[in-house]
Amino acid sequence: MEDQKLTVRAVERALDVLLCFTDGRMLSLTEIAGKAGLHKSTVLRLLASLESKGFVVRDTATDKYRLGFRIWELAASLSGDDEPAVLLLPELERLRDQIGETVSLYIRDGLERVRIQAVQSNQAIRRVAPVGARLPIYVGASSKILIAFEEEAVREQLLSQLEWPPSVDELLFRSQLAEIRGLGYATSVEEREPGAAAVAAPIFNRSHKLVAALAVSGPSNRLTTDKMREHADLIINAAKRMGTMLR
Amino acid sequence: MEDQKLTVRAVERALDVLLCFTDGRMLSLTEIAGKAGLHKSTVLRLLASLESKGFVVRDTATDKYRLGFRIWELAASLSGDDEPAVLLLPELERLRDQIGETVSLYIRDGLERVRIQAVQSNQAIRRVAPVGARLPIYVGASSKILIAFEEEAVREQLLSQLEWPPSVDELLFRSQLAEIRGLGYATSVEEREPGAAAVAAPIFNRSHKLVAALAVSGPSNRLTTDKMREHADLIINAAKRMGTMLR
DNA sequence: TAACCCTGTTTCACTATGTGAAACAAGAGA
DNA sequence: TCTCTTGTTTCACATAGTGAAACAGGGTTA
Repeated sequence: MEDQKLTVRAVERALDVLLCFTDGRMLSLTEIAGKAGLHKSTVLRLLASLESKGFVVRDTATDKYRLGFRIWELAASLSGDDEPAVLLLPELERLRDQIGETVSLYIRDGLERVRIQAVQSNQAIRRVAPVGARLPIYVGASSKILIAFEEEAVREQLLSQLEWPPSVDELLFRSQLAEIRGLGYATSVEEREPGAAAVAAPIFNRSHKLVAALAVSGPSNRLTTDKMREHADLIINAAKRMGTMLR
Repeated sequence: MEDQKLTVRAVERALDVLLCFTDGRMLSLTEIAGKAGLHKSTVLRLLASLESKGFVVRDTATDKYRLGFRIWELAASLSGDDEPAVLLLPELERLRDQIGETVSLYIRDGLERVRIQAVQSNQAIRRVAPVGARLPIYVGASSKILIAFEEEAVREQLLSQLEWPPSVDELLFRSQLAEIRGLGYATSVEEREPGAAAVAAPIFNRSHKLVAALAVSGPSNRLTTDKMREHADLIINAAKRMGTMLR
């Protein structure tokens, strides 16, 4: 009564039911009801509807449910050949809203990285990240990601091509890369821009090929080392999810 | 009031909305409302629900909708390593109901083919196809499919291994195979069993590898050459769809 | 500028629609 | 046999979803 309903409860419940299947297991009616926190009757009707449209099939032998072929039909028609830049925009916005800092997307172009997309934090003090900017590849969180998670052959070639500035020690850098591969994310504090810090994670496409780095950046006093570590999982997962959208 | 509702209207409508996106295009609210035959208001609420769960994203620039990442999440967890035999069962049943004849699934095992799944027609006179039956590979519609669409190297090896019975002319057989590759389906009339006819099409998995043959078989007076030609497209498409379910 | 389209969005009264408790049926163990 | 489970059906209730209509805003057109 207070606020208008702009959403349909039954539909959201049905989608929740669908999402119960994300682990790939087959589920019985009561399992689903438990997982989704809904009544058996309700779930039964929702499943009947899902089944009638082929989103779910029930194994006639065990009476358990499984995702149906319709999912493939839809997945097949997912616009996967779009540029990541536009395709991932909604995801970037979501992450920005969750963390409240500027979020950028980088791809590697030779020995440079290019910011192909960015959504700005809306805090007063924020990292301003112009799209299209080209930056060197040997410094910054996303740079390290774009090298660390590249296939070994490419990585070695890149490292051999880099002209190491006096400030960078190659061995130290290599050990950093190994550490980053272990952690799954990279951070940088005032590496390139004074007062700026960043966390980045790799985005792999569905063929498990590194395609981009997802970075969250902000002022280093707000984006402290602790905060970055805290956000790391969120960012890694967002990057994973984005990867599933790219072919 | 007559018969009980065992299904949820709002959910089915929402799924219909999702299915509007099968062609991969982006759609505006009114386009969707038109396609689905629903009210704008209704579609708006359904879309809001779909969007809140990530099944659909709206492009902030154009206000058009597109399928969301959740579809991939689900597709990724689709049980693709299941045996085709159980996975495709619902599809086989659907095809059986469409055509009204017995539908079988064959895989090749060396120089034999094995019927790994079948759903029987429910007509009085029908082809009875026991699951597990092993049949020779040089005769019958599915046999020809299982040879014709195999990769060339394998195909040649098979042809060289076959001991040609006097009734079969190798050159004629080879030209038949070429014709079948062109048509995309194969037929057989009383080749193996007197009074029986069959149409078959190849099932390729998502890696475009031949995995099985889908066959519709029945009495040759009901499943005439004309009828088989008429059903060919249906069968070919069913086989394609089944293929998308297999990895 | 104003008049007209189109969009997408909000409001609102109505009742059809979806809901969950409870009763039921049918196996599977013990 | 009895007792837990399943999945399924029934049913009374009011909530939750509906669609007509009005609204807001952005483009075109004249």
